[in-house]
Amino acid sequence: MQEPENPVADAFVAHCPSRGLLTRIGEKWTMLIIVALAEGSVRFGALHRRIEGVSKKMLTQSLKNLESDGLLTRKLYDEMPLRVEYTLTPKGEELVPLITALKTWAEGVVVERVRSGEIKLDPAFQEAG
Amino acid sequence: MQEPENPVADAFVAHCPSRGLLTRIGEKWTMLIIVALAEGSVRFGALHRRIEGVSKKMLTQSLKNLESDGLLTRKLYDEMPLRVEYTLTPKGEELVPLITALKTWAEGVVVERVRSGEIKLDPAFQEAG
DNA sequence: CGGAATCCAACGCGATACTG
DNA sequence: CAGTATCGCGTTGGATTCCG
Repeated sequence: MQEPENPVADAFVAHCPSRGLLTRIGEKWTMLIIVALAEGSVRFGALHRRIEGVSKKMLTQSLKNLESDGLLTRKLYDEMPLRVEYTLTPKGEELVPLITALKTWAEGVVVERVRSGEIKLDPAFQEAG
Repeated sequence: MQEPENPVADAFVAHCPSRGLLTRIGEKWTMLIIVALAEGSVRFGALHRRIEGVSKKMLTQSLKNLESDGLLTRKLYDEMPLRVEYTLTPKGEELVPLITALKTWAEGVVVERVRSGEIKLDPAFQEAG
């Protein structure tokens, strides 16, 4: 095990703020939100539909957390019906390639395991394949 | 928002196994474990000391999960006192650069924010800086 | 040393209903 | 449409104790 590359911040140390950031990234919906916002602003409802299984409550909460971390911004358009758009900040955009790589890796592992017969195709994917 | 690059696996879909893998990676201690194992086999106790704040229970559980996901192996040496070593599998090693990048990014953000005065140095780091 | 087992508090998180 | 408020359960996860 190596020494920390950085003498000032080290996620191995319990109270280092970087530990908090890493934890935030790991929270249940964070990575999918970041990837969903990778290509630009997205409305709340569109996010809600894209990220299958997330509740409005958790989506709202996750978005707030990411906003307070400075990773995205929220813009309210005062129209009727309401419109709210979420956009990554430059800091948030830095994360896109890193998290996309993880998501792609995870999907790649699944593809491998399906091909090798280790796991079965979910019915939901039968039509798409 | 783009279409899934992969027609067979897509983490945006609730029951896709890749969603599970992504969730596993995000679990509280997983990323730190992977990074801690980046350079080779490590004993249980060494992991426990390196990853500040993790309980033996959670470390054990996380290691089991990662083993059942095929990302690391556990080897028991029948000595006294007991010795157990954990080692990344090739599949687990694929993750090292991806997760290291995230950890380094998080630490970099903290360093920036400390320099800009946005946050303060934790006493624990005063001596190291 | 490297766990397993038990207990229990905290809270993550979904379901539902309501609002501007 | 984009939330907020409340409820409640299930899981997370730390503390403690015991074991080979």
